[in-house]
Amino acid sequence: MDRLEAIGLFVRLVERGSFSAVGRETGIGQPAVSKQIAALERHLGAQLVLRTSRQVVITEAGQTFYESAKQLVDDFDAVESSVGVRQRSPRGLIRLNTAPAHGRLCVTPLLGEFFRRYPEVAVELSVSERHIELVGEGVDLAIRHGRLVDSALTAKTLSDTALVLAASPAYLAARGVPTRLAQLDAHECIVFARGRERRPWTLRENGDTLSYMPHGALITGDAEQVRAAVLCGLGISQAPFWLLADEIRGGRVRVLLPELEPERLPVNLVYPAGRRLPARVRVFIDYLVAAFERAED
Amino acid sequence: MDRLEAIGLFVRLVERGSFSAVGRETGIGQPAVSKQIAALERHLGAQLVLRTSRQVVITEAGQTFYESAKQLVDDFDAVESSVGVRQRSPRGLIRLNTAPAHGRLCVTPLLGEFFRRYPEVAVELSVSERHIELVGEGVDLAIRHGRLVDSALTAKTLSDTALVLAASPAYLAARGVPTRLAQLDAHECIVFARGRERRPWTLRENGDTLSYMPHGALITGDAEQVRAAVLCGLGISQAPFWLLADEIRGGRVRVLLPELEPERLPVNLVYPAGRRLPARVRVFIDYLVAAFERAED
DNA sequence: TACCATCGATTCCATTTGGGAATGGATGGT
DNA sequence: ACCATCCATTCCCAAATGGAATCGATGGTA
Repeated sequence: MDRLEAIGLFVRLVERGSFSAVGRETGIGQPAVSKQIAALERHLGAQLVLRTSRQVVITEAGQTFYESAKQLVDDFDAVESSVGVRQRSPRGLIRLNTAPAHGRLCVTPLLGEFFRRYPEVAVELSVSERHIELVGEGVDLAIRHGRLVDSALTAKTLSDTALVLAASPAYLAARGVPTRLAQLDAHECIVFARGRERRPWTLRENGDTLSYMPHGALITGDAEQVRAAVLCGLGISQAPFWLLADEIRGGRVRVLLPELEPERLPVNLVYPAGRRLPARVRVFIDYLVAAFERAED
Repeated sequence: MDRLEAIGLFVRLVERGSFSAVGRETGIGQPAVSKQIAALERHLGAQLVLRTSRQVVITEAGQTFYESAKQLVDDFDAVESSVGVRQRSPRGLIRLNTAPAHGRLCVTPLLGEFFRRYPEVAVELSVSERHIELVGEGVDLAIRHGRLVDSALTAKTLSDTALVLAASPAYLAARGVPTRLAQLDAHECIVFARGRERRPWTLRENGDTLSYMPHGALITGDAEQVRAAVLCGLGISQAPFWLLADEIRGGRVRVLLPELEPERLPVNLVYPAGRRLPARVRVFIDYLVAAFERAED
């Protein structure tokens, strides 16, 4: 038995929770996974997972083993990449998590060049509006917006976007262009909010913070909807610059009150702290940081 | 190819410097080693060793790879030992280095009980009078006497032996029992010395250090010879207590000037610092420390 | 309730892989 | 010049591996 291969499969099994899924993903088939895991359990002399026909449950021993095994597989990868052809051309799968709109607009467009540069690396881009737990989900990297809370993660700043007030020319033609924050009362606001709580829009003027609680017919927690709504002329929204960057540059969306200093939303790349990273992840981090720097608005 | 297996073989190859030797030691045969290493090189896309028919030379890439690979194999071992049957009963080979006499008298007698307790562990006891370089020689542990210098090693104190003045009753009967250090001038001293430099014997009396430069017909750098010489009644020697412990207890050797506080020679167990240790090495360290504590003179 | 989809284990088979014996060329020591 | 030993290679057989098909179990659904 190739212990390393088996441990790799076990790590995926824990993260996916299904023999079949792992078999499909890896392309080696479910029976092979089944046998490898069984062999690994025999080798270790411990039950790692409990199987029922519907779900796979990780045992305590399995959990213990997983924690170190995950790190081990990465270490292994790093060591193998430290020498020979791997040194210049890492390989393997990077699992990245982003917010849907940001992924589509800011990340996906960068991947082509990355793939060209590192032909043996693949990226699995999972998308979720909410922050997910990196460790345990088997995600290598995530792009997170706003202040960071999770201290078990290392963060690199990708950008620090302005939250601009924006609306389409058509809307502004119909309803007029506001010149002071207070005038927004007479306008339709597109409100980005998840759940109950809404936060006011804030901007700065000579060091003073101006605050405005938006009201409007459309309330959504999905950035894509905000974008679409602004483009359709449904109203004014405070949105991160990148969400409408193309349209603003092309004149299809106008920024309001440009003389006010907008609030800023940091965008960070985060990954588990204190581990040795696989070479592919390292180069991807470097690439992303450089690409965002270049694209800096 | 089982990459882990191949890397393990490579590590041994670096440490032994011979395909045949590795093949013999592991019991898998030289052709198998040859093939595994070749496969590993193909896998990494790098030449790890240069073969001539007489010697194996590690390439730079091989050296780089070795450094991390060694650690990786140990990590792997540690992780596998963290779960299941391995948890209680580690396995594998421990490579230990000691001084010849100390090994024979103080270490080997302890191994029986250890082997009984951990039936799947083997110990390869290499012996050298001089300190060897642990890393690179592929030695897990060494027992070292005297002050420590190497800061890249972790040390655990095994004991702190008295350097006693000793002679056989027969010798003393013939030449008389010295009652003061200065009287040694009238005696035969057995001198332990390596190379040119000789160090004086020192003892303490009420906080004062008494120093005496020994002279005698026999000068040797081999503790076993010192021991034999004392037993044969060739003279007086200052020797670590353990070297003559049995004989002193049995009355076959007498300690001289017992009212003086003898110099002390620390005995330490050292191993590479900062690495994760394989389970078998961990339990062996614990066992040795406990055993020496119990046997404390 | 019956049916269906999906799960993981198992079996069987074709293929691949890996180790062992023998061999060959190269090289250093005697 | 001969011998011993080194490593690579070849050939062969045994063991391991992956893939297709199948089976029993289980949850969802009509």
